[in-house]
Amino acid sequence: MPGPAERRRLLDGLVRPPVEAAPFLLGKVLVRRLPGRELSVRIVEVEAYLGADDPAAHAYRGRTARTEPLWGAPGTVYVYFIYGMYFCLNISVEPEGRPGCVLVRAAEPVGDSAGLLAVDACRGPGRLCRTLALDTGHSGRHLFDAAAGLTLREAPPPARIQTGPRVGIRRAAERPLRFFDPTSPAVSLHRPLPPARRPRRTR
DNA sequence: ACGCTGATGCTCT
DNA sequence: GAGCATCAGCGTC
Repeated sequence: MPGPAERRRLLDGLVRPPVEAAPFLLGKVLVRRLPGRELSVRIVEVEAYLGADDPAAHAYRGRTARTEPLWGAPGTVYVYFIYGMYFCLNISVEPEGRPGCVLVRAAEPVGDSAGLLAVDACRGPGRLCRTLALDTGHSGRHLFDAAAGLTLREAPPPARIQTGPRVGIRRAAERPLRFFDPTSPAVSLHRPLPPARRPRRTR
């Protein structure tokens, strides 16, 4: 669990508008406490979802029981269920009372978790929640509540950040609100940069 | 490598 | 009843 100073710096980053809070989260480490083990993953891909201006955002239709956490204090967790099989993790940002959020789309295992998990275990929002065992039971909890079993730690930001259109939406699909670390193999829809080549024989 | 499709169930109209 | 902030598997090139 982060100490008070680290917590304050993280909250300072999250209290800003989604377009700033989203890239702020890149490089930060999600720590998931589970019975018997702790998983640490570095966030490498996120998307910003705005409020009333953004028809793709869940908050666009107004408050409901499901979307209520979006209006919570910065750092409030919002998890929703989609396509009958998957959960997606969001972090509410902006001051309490505003519904902006950041979707965590992908992360790469770090520390001990790098040896336990496949590099692609958290590549994509559905896989990330499956690997971290997150579901709608976590929605409405706060990252800095010990009871959440999920917290955030500071870590160095990526050297470069790339932006692009958000994935999998129909409305407002052109806005460049996706942010990712282009060097990470854990980014979803990752296309290998050099054309694929068969391993070259040396010797 | 790339594109399409089915699975699956909750949420809101 | 339609749509959905997904993913794995399959078919085609």
